[in-house]
Amino acid sequence: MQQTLIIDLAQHLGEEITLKGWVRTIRHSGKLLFIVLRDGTGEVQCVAFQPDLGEAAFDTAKRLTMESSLIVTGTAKPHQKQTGQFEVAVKSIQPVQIAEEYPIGKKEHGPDFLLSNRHLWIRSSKQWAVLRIRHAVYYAICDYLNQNHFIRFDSPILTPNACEGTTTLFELDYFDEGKAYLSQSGQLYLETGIMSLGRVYDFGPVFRAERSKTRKHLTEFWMMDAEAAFVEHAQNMQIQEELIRFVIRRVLETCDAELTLLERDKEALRAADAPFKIMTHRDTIDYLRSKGSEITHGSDLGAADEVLLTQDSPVPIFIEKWPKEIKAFYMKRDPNDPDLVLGSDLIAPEGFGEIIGGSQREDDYELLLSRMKAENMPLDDYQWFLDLRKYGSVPHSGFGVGLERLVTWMSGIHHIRETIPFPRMIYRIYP
RNA sequence: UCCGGAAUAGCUCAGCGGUAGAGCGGGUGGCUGUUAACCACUAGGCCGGGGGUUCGAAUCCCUCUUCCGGAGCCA
Repeated sequence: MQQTLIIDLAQHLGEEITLKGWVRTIRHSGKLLFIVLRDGTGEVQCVAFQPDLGEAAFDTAKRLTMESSLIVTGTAKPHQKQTGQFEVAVKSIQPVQIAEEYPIGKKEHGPDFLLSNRHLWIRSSKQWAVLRIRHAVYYAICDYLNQNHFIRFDSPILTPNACEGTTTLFELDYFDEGKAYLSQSGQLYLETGIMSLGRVYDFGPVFRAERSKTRKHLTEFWMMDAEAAFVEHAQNMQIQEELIRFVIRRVLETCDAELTLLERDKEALRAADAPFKIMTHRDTIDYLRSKGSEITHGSDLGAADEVLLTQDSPVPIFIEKWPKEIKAFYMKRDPNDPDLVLGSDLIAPEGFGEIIGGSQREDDYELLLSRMKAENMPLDDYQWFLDLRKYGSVPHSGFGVGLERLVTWMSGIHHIRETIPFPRMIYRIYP
């Protein structure tokens, strides 16, 4: 018999259907058996009554264990006790495989145990919900960009050079060519793409060998880099705001059940779909100092500063116009102040921290060259990048969105490690 | 890398110098509406490794290992 998906159950009320999935929980009370079945699209309670199945089949069904796989045939009907929900009156149960004693129980577990069992942990309902939100966020980003004429332009993962500094690169041997590195960002390559395609983006894993050990860091994470020709600093932030607000609306529309399951404050998300704040770096420092922070002018924000900055703001905040010393070489100098660059960071509300870094890029050959010389960069390795400023250079801007940071915020979960199927962290690479 | 904390049953933990414990999970039985079901019985331990102190160490001390939390760096 054809499989019905649990998510489609409402369309099959009163019909005999076949569900295929796994046992989430099983309880029995005399001649009644309750199996909560999950199939990837959702969960539903299946109720088996001994006289309906026969004694032998009922006894077989009672031996199903947590996470056993099975095929259930029965009638879909409204839940007898919970309005708005469905259940299935079971006619027959066919075990596919009886699971061994499942290591992940119904009670709480520690993070080490769960991460070591990540291959099983992903079946848990909260992990299921987060991974579905990740999927929604991923496609929302792509949809927004596609609708706005950005062309997907995949940048290489194996690269001969560093995008930003060489201290945090994963290094490997590349045949007779010497060292190669895992990409930290496809941005420099994207800048080549806009000269052909106008607006481009890439979306894939990037790698940072930072010895960071916080709830906001992974060594392998997914980043979407976008780059657009003839877009300047202010418009760059406008595109970012539209993108993020598009993602918020998509998540609220398509992931209501997932957000409920995660106990996410939906009102907080809804409130973030409003015009974002823009503050200069200088004003941000002044504001933070007025709130008691020890931060000094010319320095980057710490984690506590990000929380302090956004705790009273329902919307994300752009911090723009940074001191050039603490930002990357490729950012365009502010025409009104040579000590500043036209870069912006977008800080999510509720203390979720930085989710986007972006800037207008330096399009003048001589200015870019002088910045690269000042940072002692190997000019030969970057000749192709400098070439872009010689053959039809144009003002252009771009930004990078950290997918997992954005999913962490949307889901309202505590730690970024739960937003990617298999997190890679400084002390963990299994499974 | 730095600063804290932890390691005891499959899991989550209690025990903090004197016989190794609970809940969940597993097994067996009971129950016709359960929702982390309930009730009864039951199996399950190198108390992270190594060294000390002590009549006696899961417990105190040293050391190693592993993990967790935080900081810095960043998305």
